[in-house]
Amino acid sequence: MQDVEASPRWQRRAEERPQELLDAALAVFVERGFAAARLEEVAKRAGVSKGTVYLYFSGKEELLKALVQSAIVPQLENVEALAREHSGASRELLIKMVDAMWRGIALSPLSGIPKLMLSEAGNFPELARFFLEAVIQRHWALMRQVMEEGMANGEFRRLPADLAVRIFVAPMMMAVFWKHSFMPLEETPLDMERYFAVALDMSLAGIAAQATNSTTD
Amino acid sequence: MQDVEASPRWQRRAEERPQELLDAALAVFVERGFAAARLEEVAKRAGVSKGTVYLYFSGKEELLKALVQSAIVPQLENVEALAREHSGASRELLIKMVDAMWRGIALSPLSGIPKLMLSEAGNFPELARFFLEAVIQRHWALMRQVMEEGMANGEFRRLPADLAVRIFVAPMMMAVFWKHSFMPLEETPLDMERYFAVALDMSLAGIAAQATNSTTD
Amino acid sequence: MQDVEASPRWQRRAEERPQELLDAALAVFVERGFAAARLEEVAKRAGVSKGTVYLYFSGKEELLKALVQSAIVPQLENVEALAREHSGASRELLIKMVDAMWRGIALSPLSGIPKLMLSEAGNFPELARFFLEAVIQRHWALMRQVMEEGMANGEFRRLPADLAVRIFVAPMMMAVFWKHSFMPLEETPLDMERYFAVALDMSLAGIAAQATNSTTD
Amino acid sequence: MQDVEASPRWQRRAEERPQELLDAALAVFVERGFAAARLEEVAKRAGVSKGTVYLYFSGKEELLKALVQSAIVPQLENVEALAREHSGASRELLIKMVDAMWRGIALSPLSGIPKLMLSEAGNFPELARFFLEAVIQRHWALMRQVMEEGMANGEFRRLPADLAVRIFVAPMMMAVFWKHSFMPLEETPLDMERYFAVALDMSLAGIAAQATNSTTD
DNA sequence: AATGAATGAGGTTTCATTCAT
DNA sequence: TATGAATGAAACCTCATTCAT
Repeated sequence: MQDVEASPRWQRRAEERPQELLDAALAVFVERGFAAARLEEVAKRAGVSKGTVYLYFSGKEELLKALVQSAIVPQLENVEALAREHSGASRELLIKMVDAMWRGIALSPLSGIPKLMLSEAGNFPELARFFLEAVIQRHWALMRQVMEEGMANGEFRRLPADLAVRIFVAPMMMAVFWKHSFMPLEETPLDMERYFAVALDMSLAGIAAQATNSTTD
Repeated sequence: MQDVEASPRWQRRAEERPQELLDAALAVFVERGFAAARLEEVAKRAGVSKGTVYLYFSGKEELLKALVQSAIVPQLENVEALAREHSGASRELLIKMVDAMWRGIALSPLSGIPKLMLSEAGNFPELARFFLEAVIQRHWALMRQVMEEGMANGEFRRLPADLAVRIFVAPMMMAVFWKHSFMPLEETPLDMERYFAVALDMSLAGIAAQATNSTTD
Repeated sequence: MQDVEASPRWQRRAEERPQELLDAALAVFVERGFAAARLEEVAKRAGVSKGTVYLYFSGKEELLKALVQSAIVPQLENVEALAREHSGASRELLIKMVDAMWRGIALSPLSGIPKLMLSEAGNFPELARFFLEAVIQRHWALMRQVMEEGMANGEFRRLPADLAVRIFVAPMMMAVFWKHSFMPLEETPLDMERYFAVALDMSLAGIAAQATNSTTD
Repeated sequence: MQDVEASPRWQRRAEERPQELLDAALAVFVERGFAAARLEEVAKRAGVSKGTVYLYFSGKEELLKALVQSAIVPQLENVEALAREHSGASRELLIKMVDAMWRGIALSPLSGIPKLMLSEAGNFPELARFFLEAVIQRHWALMRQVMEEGMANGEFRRLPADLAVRIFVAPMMMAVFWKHSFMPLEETPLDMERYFAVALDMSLAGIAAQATNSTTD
C-alpha cells in the first residue's frame, strides 16, 4: 500500500476537508474556549496549514457558526422521529428519547457543542439565540408533550411541565458539561454508563405517580 | 482655581479596592470568558483605570485565581456548620444544605464562579483541580454522608451514593449555568424560585424510599 | 538641555502624536502607495511603536482618510480668501492664486496628497469622490470664475473655460506628480522654481488675448 | 461519456496567452496599484486560473516588468519615424508628434502605463529608471529637438527648451492620469477629444512667437 | 498546458503589561 | 496611589507562490 515514491508534501482532499476542519475546531474550541483557541491549533489537528482553513471558512467566527448550526439539529430530528412513531406508555417514550440523546450526543464528540454554547453565549448572543430556539427549546417542547401526556394519563404526577422537563434532563446535561470540564481531572473519571442508568432511574422516580423503587440493575 | 484640598484627582481606597476589582472581574469573566475579557473593561466596572489593577493584582491570571479561591469556600463552610449542628431527619438536613447553597450561591453573583470554572477548566487545569477538590468534591463528600445516613436509616432508597449526590444537585447546578448563559436571552426568563421548589421536590422524590407525592406548594 | 538622567524609554506626547503620525503616514503612503506601506514603517518614522498608531487612529484606512480630509482644504481656503479680497486685473489674480497654491502645496509635503489620491482613487472611490468635489472641483470653480471674468473683459481670449482651467494648471500639477515619482531618480533633479516661472509664463501666454512675448528672465 | 475529442477541459493557447495576461495585468494594476492587485483577479480577467500565470511569467513582479518594457517603446518608435520623415514647419511636426502620442497612447489602454509607473516609482526604482530613460527622456529629447528648431527658425519664441517641452506636454499627460483616476467618478466625464483640441491650441499659443489666436475648430 | 488546493511568510490588529507623569 | 500613553508579543488573516492532479 505504501508507495515507493516519497510521500507528497500534501494531499488534495477538497471533499473531506470541511468536516475534518469542523471536527478539529470543535475539539479545540471546546477545550480552550473560542477566544483562547488558536486557529493554528485547529489547522494542525486537521492536518493542514493555517491558510487552508480560510479556503473553507471565511474566518474563526464562521467556523464556530458552521459548527453549531450543522451538528445538533440532525440529532434532534432523530428524536422527533421517535416521538412520531411511538405508541404506548409515555414513560417508555421518555426513556427512548433520553436514551437517543444520550447515545447520539452525550457519548459523542457532539457533546462539546452544548458546553461551547454555554461558555460563549455572552459573546455570541445571536448564535446563542439560534441554539436556544432551534435546539434547546425545540427539544424541551418535544419532551413537554410527552410529559403532559403522561400526566394526563396518570403515569406521572402533576407538575409544572415546563419546569419538570428542564429538571428531568438536568442530570444528563450535567454529565455532558462534566465530561468537557472536570472529568479529565478526576482521579477515577466518572463512569458514564452507570451515571446514566442511575440518573434515569432517579429522574423517572422524581416524576412517577407512585414510588417505583426500581433499582439500577 | 487650583485648590489644594478640594476634589482630588483620585482617592485612596486601598481597603475596598481589591474586593471591588474582584467583583468587577467576576462579572466580566463570567460574561465574556477569561480570554475574551478585557482588563480595561474590568477596570472600568470597578471605577478605576487600567494601571490601577496592577497595584492590587499581579496580572489577569492572578485576578482569576484570587476570584476562585476567595469566594466559594466560605459558603461551603456555612454548609459544613449546618451539618455539624444538625440533629434529626436526613431529609431535613439535605433540604437545609441545598437551600443554603441555593441562597448563598445560586442566587448571588457567586453563581458565576462555577460557570467560569466550567468554561476555563481546559485552560487552567491547576486552578480547576483546586476547585474540584476544595469545592466540588468537598461539597459532594458532605452531602454523601447525609445521603448514606438517610439510606441507612430507611429514609432514602438504596442508590450508589456518589452518583446519587451528583444527580441530586444537578438541577440546581443547571439553574446556575442557565442563569449565566441562556437566561438573558429567554423571552420570559426562568422563575428561579419556582424552579428551585419543583427541583427540590423532584430530586427528593427521586431518592425517597417511598413515593412522597408531595406537590410544590 | 540634556538631562543627566538616563533618557526614558519613551515620552508621553499625547498632544503632538496625531500630527506626527499623519506626517509620517503621508510620507510613507506617498512613497510606497497605501497597500505597500507598512504600518510599522509609519510608526518608526513617527518615533513610536506599532501599537501606538492604534491609540490615535482606528486603523490603516482611517489614517489615510484623516490625512486626506485634514490637509488640503485649509490651503484652498487661503486661495478663496485671495479671490474675495482681490480687485484689479484678472491676470494678476490668476497669478496670485496659482502662486499661493504653488507655495502652499506644491513646495510643501502636502504635495504628496494629490499624488496619493491619484494612485488610490481606484481603491477608495468614496474618498476620491470627496477629494474630487471638496478640493479639485472647488478649486476649478474658483479659477473658472476668474478665467471667465478675464475673457469677458478682454484680458483673455475666448476658450471653453472649464477646459481652459484644467489645462492652465496642468503644468503645475505635473510638477507635483513629478516631484513624488521620477524626480528623485533624475540625475539633475528638476529646478522647481525655474519650472514654475516658465510654466506660468507659457500658461498665461496660452490664454492671453494677444501674444505677450514675455521671457522668463 | 468520456470523449477523447469533444470539449477539452482547457485549450492550448500558448501563442495568445502572454498578451492576454499582460492586458489583464495592465488593467488590474492600473486600477488597484501593484501591491493591492491580486493575481487571481488578473488570471480571472485573462480567463485562466491562478496557476497558469506562472506558466508564462515567473511572478507578479515579472508581469509588471514585462508590461512596462514591452508596451510603450514601439509607440515611441512611431513618433521617431515621424520626425525622421518630416520636412516642413516645426509647428506642424510638433502637432503630428503630439497627435500620434495622443492617438497611440492616451486614447488606448496603454495610457495606464504612465499612471502605473507614476504610482509605483517609489517601489520599483529600477524599473522607474528604465521608464524614465527609455521612454520619458527619450520622448523629451525628440520633442526638444523640434522645439529648438522652431525657436531657431523663429516659429517659437525663445524659452528654455527642456522646460518648455515638459510644460508643453503636461496637459496631455494630465488627461492620461485623469482618465485612470478621477474621470470614472465625474458626473459628466471629460470629453477627451475636445480637451485635446483645446490643450493643443493653448500649448501652441504658449510657445508661439506671436499670438496665433487660433480657435479650436 | 492547465487547474485550483495547499502552503506559509508577512502584514494588520489586539490587548496584557509597563512606566513616565 | 493613580493615571493612561506607550509598548510589543501574539493572534488573525491575506495572498503570492508551489505543486499534486
